[in-house]
Amino acid sequence: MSDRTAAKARPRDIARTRADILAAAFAVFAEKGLVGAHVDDIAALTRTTKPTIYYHFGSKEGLYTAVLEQAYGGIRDLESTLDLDSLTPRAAMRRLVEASFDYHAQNPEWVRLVSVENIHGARHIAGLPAFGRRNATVIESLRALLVRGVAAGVFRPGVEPVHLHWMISSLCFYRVSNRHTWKVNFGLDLLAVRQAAAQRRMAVEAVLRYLDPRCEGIEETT
Amino acid sequence: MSDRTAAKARPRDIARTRADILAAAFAVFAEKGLVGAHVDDIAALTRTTKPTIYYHFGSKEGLYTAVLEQAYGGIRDLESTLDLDSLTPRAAMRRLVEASFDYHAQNPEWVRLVSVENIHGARHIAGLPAFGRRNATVIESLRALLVRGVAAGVFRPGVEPVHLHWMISSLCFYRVSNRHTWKVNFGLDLLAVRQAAAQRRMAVEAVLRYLDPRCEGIEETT
DNA sequence: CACAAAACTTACTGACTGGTAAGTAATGGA
DNA sequence: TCCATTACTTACCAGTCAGTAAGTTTTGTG
Repeated sequence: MSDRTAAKARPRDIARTRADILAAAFAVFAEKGLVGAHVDDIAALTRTTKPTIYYHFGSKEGLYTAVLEQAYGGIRDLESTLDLDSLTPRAAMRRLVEASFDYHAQNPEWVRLVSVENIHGARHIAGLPAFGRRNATVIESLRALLVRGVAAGVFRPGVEPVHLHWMISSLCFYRVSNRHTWKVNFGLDLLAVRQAAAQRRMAVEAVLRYLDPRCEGIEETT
Repeated sequence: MSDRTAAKARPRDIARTRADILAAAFAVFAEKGLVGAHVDDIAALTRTTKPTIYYHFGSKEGLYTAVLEQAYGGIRDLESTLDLDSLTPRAAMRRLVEASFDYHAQNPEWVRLVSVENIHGARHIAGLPAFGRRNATVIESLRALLVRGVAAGVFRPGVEPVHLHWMISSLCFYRVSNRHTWKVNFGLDLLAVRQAAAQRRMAVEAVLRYLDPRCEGIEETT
């Protein structure tokens, strides 16, 4: 038993402490929101104490901002793992939608955090250096995929990548962010496995149909 | 000048007082959230004082719940004004999507309020008597419309009304609820008129294409 | 008009909570 | 091994904010 949990072996591990605090803060901020979350609650979930949090993150908002920055890392990395270039355009699009759908479904805390940040006008992530540009790479790979599909004749031309991303994100985000009011209003748990499977198929189908050149002209008819 | 604004004429008008408080509370809760909003802030926007708020609504959460109940009245009434039966199924569907789209776009405070309520697990609207059933009428008129379209051969069969409603709501809600993080992440103001027009068209088109029987079988191909 | 109930106001309070002062323990470099 | 710096703790405070006690004005009713 040379190295154990390293909890007692290394009582002062700054990376561990910060990660510990961030994990607790992530959970509490996602559950209670920025104002509803109390620093004492976060500290209680931590191996350390409140002043240590202030020592590392300066303020409650500083901690919240750090949580956001880390949380956004997840989806940013998502798209790079998909290897879309090795697939046909339609298969790649399907994988992209499914991956986005699954990520949202599996990370409801992240979805909640983004909702919270929107309530606050996105003022915290706005200050993060080059935050916007980093996220915009998703749009570029979508654009490449669209171009490839148009060239292959399986996607219609003229679709804005950023608008398609909006459409996909809508279908992935809303069902997670609004599942509680949906449960009350329609008695339907959008995250239940049965619903999820149907909605996943719907999302893929809606996107593929929207892009399909063979459906052209449909919207004109009465 | 027999009856003026009735503000000075009738210093104690209970309906007026309640409406006054509800309007102020709606604005503050939508802007700051349940915890971030302070009863003192709400009272300051009112012709009356804080204890009067407690007199009428009992507690902060009571006030918040009353605001939610009133706010949900808007969309509930929406669908009844559309007169979908007088239109062809496709035209009716288009009008339904456009009306929902416009309602969300024109009522961002309502969208924020629903987001807030979701952060809190929809626990406040859950207690409202028969709240869920009242909202479910939207699903029924969607079902009727789908049946009519299938009979006319312009919609494919087998589409669940509640799932279609989810799809429409997603496209209408997300762009309003998440516009701030989108602005930061993609430099795009989803509510700007230029974007809005394109997205409105997209939403309609996506729904109509999803329902169109002529696109059948597309999702199977690679 | 009388008077009880309803609709308010002024003036508080007490718990909570973000933040800190002041001091202690570990760490790493000379 | 000394010591400056970093990492952390205990004990505390001051402002905030939901909620109220106690009293005043209005209103509807007999």
